[in-house]
Amino acid sequence: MLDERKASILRAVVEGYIETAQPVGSGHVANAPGVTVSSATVRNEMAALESDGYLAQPHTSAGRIPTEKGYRYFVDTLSEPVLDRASAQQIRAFFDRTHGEIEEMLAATTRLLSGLTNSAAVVVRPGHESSPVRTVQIVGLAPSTALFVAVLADGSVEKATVELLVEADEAVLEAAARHLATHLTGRPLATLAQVPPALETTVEAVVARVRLAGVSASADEQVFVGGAASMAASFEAVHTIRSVLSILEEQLVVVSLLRDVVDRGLSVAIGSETGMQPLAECSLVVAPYTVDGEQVGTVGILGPTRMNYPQALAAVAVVGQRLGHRLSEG
Amino acid sequence: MLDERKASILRAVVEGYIETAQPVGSGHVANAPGVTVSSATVRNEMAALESDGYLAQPHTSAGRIPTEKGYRYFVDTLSEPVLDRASAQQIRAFFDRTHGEIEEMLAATTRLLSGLTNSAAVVVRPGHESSPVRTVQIVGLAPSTALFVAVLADGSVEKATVELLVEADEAVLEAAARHLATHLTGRPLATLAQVPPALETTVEAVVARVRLAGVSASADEQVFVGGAASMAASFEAVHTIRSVLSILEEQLVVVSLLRDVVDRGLSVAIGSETGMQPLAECSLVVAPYTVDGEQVGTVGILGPTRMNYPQALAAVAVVGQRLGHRLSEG
DNA sequence: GTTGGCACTCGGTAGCATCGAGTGCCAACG
DNA sequence: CGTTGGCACTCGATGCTACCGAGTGCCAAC
Repeated sequence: MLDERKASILRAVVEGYIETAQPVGSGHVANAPGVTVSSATVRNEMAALESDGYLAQPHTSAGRIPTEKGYRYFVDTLSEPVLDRASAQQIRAFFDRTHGEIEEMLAATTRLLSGLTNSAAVVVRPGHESSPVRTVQIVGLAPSTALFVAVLADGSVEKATVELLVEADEAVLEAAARHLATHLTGRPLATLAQVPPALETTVEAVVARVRLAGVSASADEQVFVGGAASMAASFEAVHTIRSVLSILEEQLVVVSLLRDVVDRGLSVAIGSETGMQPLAECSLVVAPYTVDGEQVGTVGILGPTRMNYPQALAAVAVVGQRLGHRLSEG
Repeated sequence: MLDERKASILRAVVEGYIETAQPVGSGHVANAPGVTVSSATVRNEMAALESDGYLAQPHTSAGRIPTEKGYRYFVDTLSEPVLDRASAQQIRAFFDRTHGEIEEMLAATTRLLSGLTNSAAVVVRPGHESSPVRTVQIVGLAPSTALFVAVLADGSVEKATVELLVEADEAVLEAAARHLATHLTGRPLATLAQVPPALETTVEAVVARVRLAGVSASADEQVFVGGAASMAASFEAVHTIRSVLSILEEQLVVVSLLRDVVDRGLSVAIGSETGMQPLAECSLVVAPYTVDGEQVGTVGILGPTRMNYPQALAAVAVVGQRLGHRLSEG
């Protein structure tokens, strides 16, 4: 696409801009390692890169800054990013140290990633509809309220409060639980929607309500967000921070955003590639993680377009991989 | 403390500053409703208020802004704040509409409060140690891993992953569960720590591990935070936003912050009254909520010191009250 | 094709005058 | 004697000008 010299000049501009947040002039580029020509030549090449859409000039007589196309080229031609020692060590220590509930662990993972990249970090955990049911319970809470509890094979516990509409004693609840257990155990939780009616009418009344309440509960992904504060530090405009924050607050938006990027087979979405106007000044770096060979979730970070891509790509990839391993073992 | 005239002048300054975010001059105060004297008199009084520590001057020849002491006086002498119609209606609609799991409801409550006050909102739900146990279950996940699940009377489900150290078959797990059930059912979950050893050694091995893993799980409060974006909109300095965000991200800090304020019997903590240096420019408005007459949690908002206190106080109080009612019924 | 040289551009900064909101003080007034 | 109008003063904000310098495009020479 670009000849070697243009490429290294572009690379120098991107790296310079990432480091200083200032437009990069021909002088700096000429001094950069990997560029051996004079500043005049650099100027010619930069003019060409600008008319090709890789660079932009905030105003005449200023240096150049990368466009989205420029960042894209930079990212695409990046040599396989490798993690620095300190970060690798930090990740290793984290996964050695962290135990306990998966929710707590995923939340902690966002803090880890955010610390490594100075960006907001996101971990998406998929819904549990397809995980097989291990046990089913119905516990009465009030005369006409019960709690449906299902323990799934992946170790998650799904619960749904059920308004029974009628009063039901323990015996009825137990019968309903037994009925559900026979049709659910070993099958995915989503099967709940197809559990056949129970024979006895009082029991069926309970089962029907559980069927209704339980289905919606398990479907949605769970999103963990961390490091909004470090994200805020990367932007100077308050309105940018504000709009990024409001996006991060909407779980549904975050989920579909990440899914969208992953589905397109990308690991980086730059500015408008995210498909969200408020993220025009942001980039998203994502990696799916797999448990037992199956892709089950996504980790990612959200930072400014002028983020440190090599570091971010490496960190996200390694954390995603380690997270998958960790979840596979237990 | 202050004579009537000083009080209304102080009030006018606080209200003016809250509205405009600009230092308030004697001219504006003289025109304010409730002030009938000339601007010269206002100037004299304002000088007195300043030397008494209620007002401050950013620089000579600028208007006055309230000090923390000024805000404090303003809040303390506020007539019982009453909610405007629109907000009251919004709250009513919210509680009529909202159903489902308590976690989802508390999260939605933060969004409600944040919308009403343009601040970040926080809801703290206490730990469940003291809630009686309804059922106990131990589910094997892997040869030497099990999941301890307890359903509590308040409808919450506590779970803890247990590394067994030894392999245990279903029969042993079931025996352990039965042992735990006999000593736990009807008693607070915290009793888990005092469950006596089981007789059979293989069973006791499991019980011991559960005892260990289960205790830590139930102790901690759960914190829901919402509306960080609206909070960000209230500040101009990025570093303020950043430090507030990093506080909101630390659950432990938020919990102890709110508890501290509630314990001091306050419903408003202004600036340094929060006891946290990074919150110097923030105020905290809190209200406990009660379920069945027992104080079980806290709702609150975190905004700039120049927030709309009457509105905030009213909104937090009403939401806390309605939330308590709502949780009491079912 | 590359490079040094050069005129040019234009944002940023400093200096300076001006403006005006606001103050403190004082003398006059009821 | 408290209140008020008047007045000189302060000082941040605004606007203007000059200037500096980083950076550019272009061109002639190598």
